Amino acid sequence: MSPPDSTGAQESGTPSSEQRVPLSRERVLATAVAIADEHGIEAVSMRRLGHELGVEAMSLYNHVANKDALLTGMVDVVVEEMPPPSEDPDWRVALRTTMLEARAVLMRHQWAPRVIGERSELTHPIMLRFDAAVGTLLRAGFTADQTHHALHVLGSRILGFTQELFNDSDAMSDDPDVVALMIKEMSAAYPSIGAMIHAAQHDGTSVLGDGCDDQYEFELALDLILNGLERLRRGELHVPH
Amino acid sequence: MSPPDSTGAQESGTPSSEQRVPLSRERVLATAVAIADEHGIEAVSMRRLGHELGVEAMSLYNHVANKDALLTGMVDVVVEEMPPPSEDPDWRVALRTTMLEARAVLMRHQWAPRVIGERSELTHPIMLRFDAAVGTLLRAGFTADQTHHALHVLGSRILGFTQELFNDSDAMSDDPDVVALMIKEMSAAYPSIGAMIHAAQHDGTSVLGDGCDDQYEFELALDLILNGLERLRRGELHVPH
DNA sequence: GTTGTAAGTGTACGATGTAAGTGTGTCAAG
DNA sequence: CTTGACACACTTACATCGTACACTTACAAC
Repeated sequence: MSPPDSTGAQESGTPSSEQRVPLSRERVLATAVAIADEHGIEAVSMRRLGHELGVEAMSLYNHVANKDALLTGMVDVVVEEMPPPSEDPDWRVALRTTMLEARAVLMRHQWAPRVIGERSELTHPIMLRFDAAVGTLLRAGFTADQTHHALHVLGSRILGFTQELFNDSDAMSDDPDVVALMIKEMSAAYPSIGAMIHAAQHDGTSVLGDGCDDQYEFELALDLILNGLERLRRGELHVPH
Repeated sequence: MSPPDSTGAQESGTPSSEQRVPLSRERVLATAVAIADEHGIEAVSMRRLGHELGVEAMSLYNHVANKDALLTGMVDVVVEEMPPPSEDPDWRVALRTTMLEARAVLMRHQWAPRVIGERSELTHPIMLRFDAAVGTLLRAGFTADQTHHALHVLGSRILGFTQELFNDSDAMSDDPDVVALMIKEMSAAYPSIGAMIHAAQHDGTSVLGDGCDDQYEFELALDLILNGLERLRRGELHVPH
């Protein structure tokens, strides 16, 4: 048919028969994020995304397995925009600044919390941030159990927004060998999380040993908050920084 | 063509030409909730819902404006399953039991938190529960501002799960007359929330006067939690109940 | 009866994600 | 240079979704 007229919809307005910028996973994800930022996440359809890239919808599947993978990838792009976790020696300052910096990034991508929440896929970049938080807590002297509780209380705040995470069952296997292997793999990728689990395993009194009891965690977080509110009422709540 | 064979897909297995149970908003919502409970929220399509009711998809639109209204209605069904808010004289006990009872209901409808979260529509049944919480806090001696903060800290926990609510702008008008009218209407439907706003308006130092600063609220909640975690670490955290 | 209204049906349209098959451009091996 | 392979874009097609619109039917009021 007609020559590469199909490049007409390219986003760069450069004039003539410039060879098209090649598609790539990065370019696909970045464009998807841009669309979501500007027009909301529901505007991100495969066809529209393709159009924005000067390409047919189906071409995207050469770089992204399917729409789900696209969304996961978009979330990772956002998470990796966040500055690395603070290493302030004061654990409260460290967590506080990390979370506020995460939040600042999310303010530029308001769709992200919803997407993360709808499909609790714990990707590598996300796990890295949780691992950093666990490390901070352990180093601050929290026990493994306390660290685990803290994780639940903080929830997705660690990523800069507020939502229950881990809500679906942990799919914990019963086979101790399988568990041991999982812990080993986990420890390799996420040393602090590994340390937390390891410590909990060797403490007979640990709650963590039996997987986690969501109900218990919810109540603990609730009581912690109610306690804090009581202190707020009495004017006793004082904060660092 | 053939006689009312179309009633064959009815859910009641009663044999012969029994006249069909008439459709109704209640029956539609209840069936939708049942489908979501059993097969997940994504299984709730208009066609499937119709099929389950022995009816064509389009018939549903006689009882529900559109799919969005269907989802909102489903959430309300769930919220109204929750027992009425506790009136325990101890505010902490009151809020605690209310929220735990709410959570117990949500455990039967795991799709509900996501649906509520995706589309922060504050329907009447939901507002009633917030109003009850505000009443509890005001009666306990919280100032209007403190109550407002507490609302943000608790967030959707009041409905039994954890998530930031009110995230999109409050669409606060600048016209004082419009504001006054809105407050009046609000007060009529939700007396405690009205009282909170009223009190805040007549206190020059109130933060609430200028609409709410989400960033400030996030930080306050964060500090409250970090404070609580520090007490957890020191073993100082003791809870009521 | 007639007639008005409420509720269920049937068909159709546009949007979506994506499976499957068809070019086509680039590049290394012969 | 030719040739084959492979990566990548295109085209077509389908199932599923929400829902607009036009119709039929059932029944109550007159």
